[in-house]
Amino acid sequence: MAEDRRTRRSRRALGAALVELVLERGFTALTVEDITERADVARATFYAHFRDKEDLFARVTADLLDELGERLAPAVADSAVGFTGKPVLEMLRHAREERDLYRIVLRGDGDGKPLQMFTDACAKATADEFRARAERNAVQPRIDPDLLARVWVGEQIAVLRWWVEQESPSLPAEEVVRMLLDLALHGRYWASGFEPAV
Amino acid sequence: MAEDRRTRRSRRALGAALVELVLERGFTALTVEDITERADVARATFYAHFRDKEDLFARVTADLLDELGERLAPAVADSAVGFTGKPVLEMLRHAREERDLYRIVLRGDGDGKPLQMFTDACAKATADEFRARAERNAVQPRIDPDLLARVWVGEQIAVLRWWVEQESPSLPAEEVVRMLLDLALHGRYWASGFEPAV
DNA sequence: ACGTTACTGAACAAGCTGTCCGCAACTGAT
DNA sequence: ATCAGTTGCGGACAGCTTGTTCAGTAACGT
Repeated sequence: MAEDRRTRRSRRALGAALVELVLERGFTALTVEDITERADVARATFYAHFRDKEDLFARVTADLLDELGERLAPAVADSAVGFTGKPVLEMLRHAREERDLYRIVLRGDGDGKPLQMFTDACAKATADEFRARAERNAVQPRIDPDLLARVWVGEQIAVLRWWVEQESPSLPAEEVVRMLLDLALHGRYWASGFEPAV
Repeated sequence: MAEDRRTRRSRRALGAALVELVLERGFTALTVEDITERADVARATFYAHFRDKEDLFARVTADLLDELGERLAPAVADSAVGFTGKPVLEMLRHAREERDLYRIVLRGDGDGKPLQMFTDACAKATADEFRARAERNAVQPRIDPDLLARVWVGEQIAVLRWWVEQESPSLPAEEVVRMLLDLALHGRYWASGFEPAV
């Protein structure tokens, strides 16, 4: 007895309506009735599935993270050796497909809680990977893995946000990855075009 | 005829109450009455000064940014030559003094709008500075200054957030700056403890 | 001391929330 | 095709929050 078709329909419609409306008006400005109206669903039905709009947003975000996690797994395995940029590239592709949802999450709608879910998930996964590699290669990281992960993830998310907010023909994902890799490899001086003069 | 003392008192009290309460319960959960009650001010008075709680939050944030801008100006002038880390250090000090406010802004409360104000202000200032230096030194940046600024600011803000959320005796500001500078200088491979193996 | 300005406390309509209900429509399994 | 069980519907409910108004009072700056 798989999930009832009506249940799926309602949930999907409500999630999609939320994303559309948050993009248009922002999370705070939304009413539960706005959402149900757009989704073409009765208001009582909303409460049969979700506690409130925060709950809905949280679940939509959690689903997105699950999907991202599944897509990232093989890429991470592939690049276990060094920084190949494969996971980042995969994330950018995912973001392109789910652009609207990425936008509203990265904008920090919903008091930043979905964004926090996103950031924390990425930071945790990254830190774990850093630690695993350090152990595997028997090297001592020069900077605390957790801090390093935060930095790396903060950087990626900043770029990701910039990228999904760009209008139309933005930089191709491959190009963005190349830039991030250059930064990771050479540091900021290289990027800015002149050598250290401290 | 400077600003009326009563006006200043009310505004300050409301701002302080907002920060306290957002830290305790989160922005969405707050009522205007909660704020006025904590500030010991009549509800009608609130509306005499601010349109709604978003407005209050925005002004508090704008004031913070003004203050930060003033404190950063000399540090930026000092480090016009290379990456000295002085501006970052000054920002960390500011964050230590206004820790609660920094926390709630960086958490993305208020649908991330205050955070966006913060990020955009930093990114703009940074990008301008990058461009000015590139021109002064007559070099061609290898990466678009706007993108580079986003990356740099995204990184700083991620660290800043991590720092202000730390419990009690966290890393001293000087230490954090050193790490950030190392990253900016050497790139991520150096930090992770092994050399490129791509 | 005085004219001006801000704060107060109360009241208001309007809107939103979350929950309930009986009834209708749909679903999956037999 | 049938049927028991589930889900959706629409309306109604009290309770709360919002934003505005207003007359009276207190504090302000000069």
